[in-house]
Amino acid sequence: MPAAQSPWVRVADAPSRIGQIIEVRGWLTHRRSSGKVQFLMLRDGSGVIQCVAGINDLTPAEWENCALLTQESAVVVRGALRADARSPGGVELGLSALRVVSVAEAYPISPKEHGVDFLMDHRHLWLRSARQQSILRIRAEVIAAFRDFMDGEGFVLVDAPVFTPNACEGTTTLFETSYFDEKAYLTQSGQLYEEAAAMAFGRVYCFGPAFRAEKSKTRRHLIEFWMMEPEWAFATLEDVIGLEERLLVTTVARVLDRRAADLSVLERNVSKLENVKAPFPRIHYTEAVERIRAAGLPFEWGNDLGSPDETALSSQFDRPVFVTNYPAAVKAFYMESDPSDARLSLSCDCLAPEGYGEIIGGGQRMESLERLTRRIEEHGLPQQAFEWYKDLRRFGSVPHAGFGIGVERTLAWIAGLDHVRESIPFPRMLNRLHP
RNA sequence: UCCUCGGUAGCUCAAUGGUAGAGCAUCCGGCUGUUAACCGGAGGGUUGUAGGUUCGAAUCCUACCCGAGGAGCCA
Repeated sequence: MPAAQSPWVRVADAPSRIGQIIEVRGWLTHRRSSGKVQFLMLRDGSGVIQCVAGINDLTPAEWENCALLTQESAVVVRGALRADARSPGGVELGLSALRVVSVAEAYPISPKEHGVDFLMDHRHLWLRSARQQSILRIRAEVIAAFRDFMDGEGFVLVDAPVFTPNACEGTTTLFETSYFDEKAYLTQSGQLYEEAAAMAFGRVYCFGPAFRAEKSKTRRHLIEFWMMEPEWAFATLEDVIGLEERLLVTTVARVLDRRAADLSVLERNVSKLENVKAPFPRIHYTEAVERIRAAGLPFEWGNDLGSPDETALSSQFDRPVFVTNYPAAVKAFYMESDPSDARLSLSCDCLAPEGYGEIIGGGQRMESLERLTRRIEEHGLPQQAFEWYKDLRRFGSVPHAGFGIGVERTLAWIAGLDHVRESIPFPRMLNRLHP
């Protein structure tokens, strides 16, 4: 088998190797034969290349093996790389050697259509399909863009714990687990810990999973999802909205620049993404209520925005929109009061366009120990559990603000996905824990 | 938790009260430039589960299980 001299080349790098004898290692996506000619479509994770073998190009044993290759069988091949207009991709490998690494059993995922349930049960194999790989490459790009952006703004990565002793917000259902002799919960947000870290470093962010034991069953919900949560000391609501805007503009531009081929695989309408430029519209809650009513939906001032409300609002704009100053009653206890209207809070959500809904939630945090203590009481939360958090107000309290951005929802929007289940390698959803 | 829709071969589906089928996948055979190749052949079924109605049920009824979409809640 392949002489040691042939360099192992990734399919993505093949166009620069035309005329050379190379080695490719990969899996068979598809095979066609015409009796004395075999066409092998080989996938190596970087791309797909057509390999051609005539009956006289290989040894009799290799030729026999060729016919045994099933979909997803693994092979190492060697051949001359040449340009050929008849080949998908424009280049093909004329085989001179073929080694079978393993022959796959009947592969369950065929090139034909499949249902959601079947694909989800075979998520471990579904990842091999071109579409899923494009999505996950864009995910990696989005995450890299998030981190590079925050690092560039002087924020330090300070990760929050996954085990927590109590609810961060006290609203949503938590996953309970045992922590030796105590109960512990899986985190639903790292935010309170980030506030502590912000008082140490000034500007921090965490990046990690969050868990919500809610019976949510929609295209926007995962039980386990990833979130980035910056927290910024001495910053106001205005400051943090500006940060969010720069983050989204930078991230979308980077994906457009570096992952154009993957967006193309997904048939994403990139002109929609090219609209994502500053400034984004900023809509005060009260104006949002008026716009929702004008759109024909019943809405009472003081309520939180429901999913249909968000869709009606965001569809009025061609880029993400900020909704600010929500009623304090619909936001978490730590949200700072709006000095111009005590009923409101210094909060802000960012709604993605095209009906994707909320991707960011954030705001300015409660600065005064007295008001924070009162809020904890009003929300029926135990003061004792928050003593450490209240220490942040006892020892050098400053105005500060932050937000959380959901990776999967942001990715679903950028990649134009129908459902967040495709935006994470192994989605954890209601009643779906396997594989 | 609630509302709506669905469950037939490994997969995608057809059969609407009267003999359970097709395409793909798999296996066998043919073909020297295929493009989800094509041509011929073969195997493959407790119609989600349990009851009921009927001469007869994939089909109608009841309950349950599982899945999908949505609401609420949220990123």
